[in-house]
Order: sequence, then structure tokens, then C-alpha cells
Amino acid sequence: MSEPTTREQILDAAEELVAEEGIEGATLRAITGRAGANLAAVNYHFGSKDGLMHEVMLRHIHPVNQERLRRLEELAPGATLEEVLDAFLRPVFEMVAAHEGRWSIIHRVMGRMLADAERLMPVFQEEFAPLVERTMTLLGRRLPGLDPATLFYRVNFMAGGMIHFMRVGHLLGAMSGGACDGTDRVRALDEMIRFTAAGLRAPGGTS
Amino acid sequence: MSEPTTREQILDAAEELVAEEGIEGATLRAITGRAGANLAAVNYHFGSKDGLMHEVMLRHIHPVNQERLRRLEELAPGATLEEVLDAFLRPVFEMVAAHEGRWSIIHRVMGRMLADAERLMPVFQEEFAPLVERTMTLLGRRLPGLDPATLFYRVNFMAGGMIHFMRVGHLLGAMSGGACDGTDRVRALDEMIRFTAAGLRAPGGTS
DNA sequence: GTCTATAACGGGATAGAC
DNA sequence: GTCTATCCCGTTATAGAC
Repeated sequence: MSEPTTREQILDAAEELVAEEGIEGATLRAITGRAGANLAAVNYHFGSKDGLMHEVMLRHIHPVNQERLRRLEELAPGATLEEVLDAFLRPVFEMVAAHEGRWSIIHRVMGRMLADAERLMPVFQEEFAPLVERTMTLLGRRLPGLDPATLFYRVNFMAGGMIHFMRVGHLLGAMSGGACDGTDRVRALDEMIRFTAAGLRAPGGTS
Repeated sequence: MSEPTTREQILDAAEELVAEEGIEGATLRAITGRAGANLAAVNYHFGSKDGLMHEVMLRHIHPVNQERLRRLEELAPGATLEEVLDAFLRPVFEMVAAHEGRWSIIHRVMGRMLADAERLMPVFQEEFAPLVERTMTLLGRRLPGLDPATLFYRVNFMAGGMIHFMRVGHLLGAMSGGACDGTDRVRALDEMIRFTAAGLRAPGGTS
């Protein structure tokens, strides 16, 4: 076991402080203080506070995406459309359910990331592109004759629905006046698979 | 015509600077400088920079939501599900198409707003709740027997898909390797209505 | 109540010496 | 890689003019 590097100590301290105080409360001075590093070290290693938060987020998102890819690869050739969607969606819901504290980090940081589009493409390329491509292929096989562009739109709508639910799902109870329980992740996953599967199966515009 | 108030001048200057430089570039010192107002006036009138950006956003979102409500009210009783979705979605797409610069303001500020949930509920209540309630009613009539909670989930998925598309739609071309043109708003609206209508028509979990 | 003027504080970012 | 010094930013507080 080698000594933890300054970079790693900063990442650990940042994660703890974000969990404890939120992103705003996790100041660079507090993070570097806890990590025993110099204030400027954050800029040296991560470019900016946003860059640091970006890395903190990836440390959590990466294993989830690995699990999603693993489940997609393990699907039987005859798996249904719903089973593909389950493999794509369930690991996210499970992670949220199992690590509520952790998730609050991710959705806070992800909110920041989505807020500026320039930062989005690199993350998409390095972290989501293989997952999306594999999902597109598996879905396309189960939707013969569907225009690939149409499928891409629809996968985007699906992803948007999921991301938005992860962000505001906990407010659904208040928004619906109690008609809907956003914290019931089992129900939500079931609803999302049903809704999305039907949307994906809609006939294409020219077919 | 009365003189523009300091409050209005600050709003106008903020909007211009956000469009020119982005939110980060639009510093309070630059905004108040252009508006001919004092730095502390922002805090006096809007509470904070976030409060100011919030107002800037509402000035653009409000008329769009009014138009959506107007179209929903003007629908014939026999209007189809697709026509309801069109009334709900099209004004957003039209606004984006007509005022690309303006939209960049909205999506920048909205990204910030969605990033922290505490600020979301008041905005939802004052600006979106009537629209969502009216839409829910009109959709529910065309989906007899569907559990209201299920409908609420589905409307949330639809809204998420739309919001996400508005944010990252312009990157769809790059993300899809050219298979999909995210700037073709006409196509996108058509795709979204088709996808969402099919998802909404999916049978409920218990029916 | 509306607004200006000014100062102070903690925050992120950066340049340059080491 | 590390550290210091410095800069501009948002925020807050104060006093006072209109």
C-alpha cells in the first residue's frame, strides 16, 4: 500500500464535505484544510472546483454504468424490450435506494454539470457513449423497421425522463398534492419501464 | 410612459449581460454598472444574484406558459390526446425556435434552478402548477380508467423528456454520430408527441 | 419605502516564485 | 508539485439621501 496521493486525499475530503455540507458549504479552503493540502492544489490537480466536483461525481457514476453494461451484456438473446429497459434503468434506481446520501452528492453535482453544455460532451463521450450505443443496439433489434434517428430521439426522451425523475422525484408527492409518492422507487421503476416501452413501440413517422 | 424603475433597468441589464457573457460573466458589478444602479440594489430588490436570475427567467417562461394554457383552453371537447400534447409542447418548441438567443438565457438559468431543489417548489407552485393541473385533467379524460398516480408519473416523465431535450438537443447530432439532427425542432416535436402519446396510452399496472 | 455610497468578509481563481 | 500573494466575485452591513 502506497501513501494516498494529495489528489486522492482531496477527492476523499471533498466527498465527505459535500455529503456533510452540500456543494456550497464544501469550500476549497475547508476541503484542502481537511486533506492537509494547499488551497491552490485543487486548481493544479482538477483545474477548478467544478472539475473537482466532476471527478467526485464520476467516482460514483462509473460503477453504476459498469453494472448497467454488465446486465445488458448478460441478457439472453431472446430478452424482451422490457428486460433491456430494466437492465438500463434498475441499477440507477438501486443505487439511489441503497445510498441515499451518496445520491444527494451525485444529483447536486450532476445538476451543476448539466447546467453548462460545454462540460457535457466530454462526460458523455467518456462515460455514457458505450452504454448508450449498446442500449441502442439492443433496443433496435427489438424494434425492427424503426428509423435509427427516431430511436435516438426516443432514447433521449427516456434518459431525460429518468434524469428528471432522479432530480425532482422526491418532490412528486408535494407537486401532486399527495396523489403520487415519489419516494416509492419500486413503483417508479415499474411505471417508467411501462411508459417507456410503450413509447418505444409506437410506430415510426414514415413506417 | 413612466421612467423605467431601477428594478426594471437591472432586469434588462442582467438579461443583456447573461445573453452576452453567460451567468458567470454577468457579474453584479457589471449588471449594476450598466443599469446605472448601485451594487447593493440587486440585493435590495431581488435578495441575491440567484433571485435576480430567477426573475429574468420568469419574464421569459411566463408568457410561454400563458400561451400553453390558452391553447389548452381553446381545445375542442373532442380534441385527441395528440392535440392536447401539441398544445402543451408546441409553444415551448416555438419559443426556442423563434428566440434562440433568449432560450440560451432560460436554459442557463433553469439549469441553476433545477440544481437546487429547495428553490424549485415555489417556482413550480406559482408558475407551473396550474398548467400541470389543467394538462392532467385533459389527459385523464382521454385515458379513462388510468390511475391518477400513474398519470402523474407519466406526465413527469414527459416533462423530463422535454426539459432534457431542450437542454441537450443541440448536442444530439454529435452524440448520435450524425444519425440525428437535434436542431430540427419540427421533427423533434413530432417525435416527442408520438412517443409520449404511446407511453401515456400504455395500460396501467393494475388495469 | 426607495435607493445610493462605501466598506468589509469569505469565497474561487490565478500568476509566479520555489 | 507546492506555496504565497493577490485579484475579483457575491454577499452583507451600515449610514444616509431622497
